[in-house]
Amino acid sequence: MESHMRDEAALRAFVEDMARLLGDWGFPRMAGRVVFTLMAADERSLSAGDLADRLGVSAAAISGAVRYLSHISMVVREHVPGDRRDRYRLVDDSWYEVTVAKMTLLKTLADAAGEGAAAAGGAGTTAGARLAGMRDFYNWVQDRMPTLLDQWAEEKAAAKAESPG
Amino acid sequence: MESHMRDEAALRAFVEDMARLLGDWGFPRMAGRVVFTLMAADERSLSAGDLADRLGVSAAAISGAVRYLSHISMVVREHVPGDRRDRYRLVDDSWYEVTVAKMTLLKTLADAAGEGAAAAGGAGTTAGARLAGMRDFYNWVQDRMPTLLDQWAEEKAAAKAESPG
DNA sequence: CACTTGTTTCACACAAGTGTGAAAGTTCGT
DNA sequence: ACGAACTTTCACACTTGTGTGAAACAAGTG
Repeated sequence: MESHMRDEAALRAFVEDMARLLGDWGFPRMAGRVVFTLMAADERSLSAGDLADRLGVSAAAISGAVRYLSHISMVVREHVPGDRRDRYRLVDDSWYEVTVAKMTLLKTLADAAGEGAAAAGGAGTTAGARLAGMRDFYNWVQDRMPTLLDQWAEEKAAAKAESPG
Repeated sequence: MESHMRDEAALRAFVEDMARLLGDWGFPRMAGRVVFTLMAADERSLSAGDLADRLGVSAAAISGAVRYLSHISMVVREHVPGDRRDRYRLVDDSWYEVTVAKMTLLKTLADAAGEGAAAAGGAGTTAGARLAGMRDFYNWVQDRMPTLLDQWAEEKAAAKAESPG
């Protein structure tokens, strides 16, 4: 079968879509492009030049993006001795980690709502009760997250055992 | 006890915090301020003038914010006959609705990942397999969301029955 | 019908984020 | 040490979002 055929144009569109989507979440656009270019690459790692070529952007843009991505540990920089080119590799499941990290926003939200509830005069007031409800909801969801993610890991493991290969 | 005492300064800080937090999610800042001012208000509804006063912003800013919020059905405009002032009321649990709506982003993410997987040549390739894994994860989480929210409704109902008022 | 109060629209200023080209800096090969 | 390949830094232009003041508009009141 032809399952190894890459549709480069479609992949570029995919990268751009994802970068925009992540961008809406406050993630730097160019960093998003780099992440998904790496993700869409069959190679284990790419050089800055590769990235610039595939994306059609300046070397400067890549430089900024990988600096950011290294900082937040989404890519690792692999310096190959005897080669002037640094290579960049995606940390395994980094998109998963980022997703989980974003979930901590719920805790922040819950805490802020709690502050508001207290400032509004506690649950005895209309506003206080409303804000306490909000706090409770976000805390509750936040608490369930670890369980949810564990379930995913389990199901994935089960599926793998069922059809191993 | 003093549970009906409002700390106006703290509430202003709360409103500003929330507006910023929502802002990071791509939600217009001023609209966020209006939502949380309404949420932090003991009154059922506020006029545009009230909102402008409490927030210390121009009437124009309020006008734009409520137009947006009405559009996405987060506030309702109540026109009281015999009064020039329109009143704005928060739709019940609108923050909850917004949260749920945001979850649909997961579906979008999953779909895009699926596109990418196909374009990369399917699960037989390194990139294809990686992207398919991403697609599966977001689809899975998306699928569990309704269940999760049902659980919240149940627990809330149970808690209410246990200590009713 | 004029007056007053309240709301909306519009042009503008201001700030933040984004990507570029060019210059400077770094690292390897000879 | 020199030159070539590669990367980083920096000043700039461009775009987008945000809020303001002023003027236009709308609706009730005397």
